[in-house]
Amino acid sequence: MITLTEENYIKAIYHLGKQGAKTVSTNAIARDIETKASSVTDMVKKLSEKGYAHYKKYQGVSLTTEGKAIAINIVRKHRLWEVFLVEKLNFSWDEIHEVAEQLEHIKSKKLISQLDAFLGYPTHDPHGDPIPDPDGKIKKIDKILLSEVDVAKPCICVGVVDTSPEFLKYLDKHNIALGSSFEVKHREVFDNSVTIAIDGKTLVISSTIANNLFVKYS
Amino acid sequence: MITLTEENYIKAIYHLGKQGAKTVSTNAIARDIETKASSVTDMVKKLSEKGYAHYKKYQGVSLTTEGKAIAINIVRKHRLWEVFLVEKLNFSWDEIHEVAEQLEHIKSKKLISQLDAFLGYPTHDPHGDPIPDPDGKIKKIDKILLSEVDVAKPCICVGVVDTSPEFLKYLDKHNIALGSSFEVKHREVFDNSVTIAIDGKTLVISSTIANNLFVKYS
DNA sequence: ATATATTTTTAGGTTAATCTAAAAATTATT
DNA sequence: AATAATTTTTAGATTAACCTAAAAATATAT
Repeated sequence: MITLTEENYIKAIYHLGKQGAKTVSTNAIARDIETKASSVTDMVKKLSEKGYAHYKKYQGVSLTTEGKAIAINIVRKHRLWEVFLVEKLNFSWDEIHEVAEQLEHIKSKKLISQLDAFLGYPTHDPHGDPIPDPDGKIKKIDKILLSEVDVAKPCICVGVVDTSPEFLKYLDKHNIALGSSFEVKHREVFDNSVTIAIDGKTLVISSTIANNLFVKYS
Repeated sequence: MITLTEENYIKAIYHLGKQGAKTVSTNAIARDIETKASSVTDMVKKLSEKGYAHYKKYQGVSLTTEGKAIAINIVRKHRLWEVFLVEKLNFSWDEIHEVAEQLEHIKSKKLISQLDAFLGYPTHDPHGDPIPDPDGKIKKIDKILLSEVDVAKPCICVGVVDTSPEFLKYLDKHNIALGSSFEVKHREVFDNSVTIAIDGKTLVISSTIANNLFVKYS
């Protein structure tokens, strides 16, 4: 049996592992999970003994095949619940994270397969992130950061990097949602801000924001 | 903050408390929760310190107003999730209990109020038990055990006592569900079994079964 | 009402997950 | 390459929830 805490560590290692190097540091996990490095060392030893992680002292951690499968399954559950909350229970995309964090730990294979069917087998969550299939396959979509798109090419918003309520509320305020179409009119070389045309209006977007918005050309 | 374990003890005290005396014994809780009496003593002290229970050594436990409110809220969540599982995810009534046991601990006021609305404000769960309203009010329905109904008076099945998969599967097998109409044709004085007419057929039901089925006259 | 049985509590330990503080290893700097 | 800074690990405690075994209180039976 796998505990809730173990699941949370596995999830953290998974997420940290795919944004960079192939081995995750103790401190990075501690920061992510809001715990102390010494606690991480303990848990990481345990995960290693249980066969969920590869670990050698001072060498960082990575997930085994089994550990990765567990992580992906948690991600699948998390994202399916997020779709449920938005589509069926009228949550807005900035409210779903903490509830999904709880729901993702519910253990029932049937629950998830039925939920998936009930939602019509969605492929992406409300932030544009892909939902792993029951076998753990994740469909990658080609998406680029808004900070990198070419000027004058029309594009569509397909995802976000940061999913904090603050950022998502900013997007809501400016009527930017998944599927919104716009076009970059100008990129300011000095600060990397971009001016976009959306809904007939123009809007200046800071590089910070532009680095957190995924788009694809339409 | 209230822990998952505390919630489970509060729930047990609540359920045991309403089927009998006004004070619940340590052993009864231990039996219900599948733990040792000494563990119960520890936890019950803690619940008392936290203001959720009344407790005096050797005198049994009961819930405070606050404790009872917590218990009723868990019951509300449990039963709403059961409705969701049956109505939306096509679970059968013998499969829902263990999943609802997990879902009932999810903490989010909005989640439950939205779920309630999404389900159309149901008043009863799939076993016929009433769903407490958001303020903790529970509507009592008049129901009698099948073992006590008068012969020759038509009635409708409105609930079950035992909710174990074994019992519910027995009912499914004989086509007895909530809302089924039937009539007691005969009661055998020797063993208290009853012969009922249902769907045009007659069926002999043991007193054990009859003691676990709630009906009302129609 | 006294002895016996049962229930409940206490005392003392265990395990999982955390922590602080100090030691060890690694990485960075001069 | 030696020293300084940082990261990681170890050692030793703490807390919540559990356990066993023995003691204390209550309930039952003769």
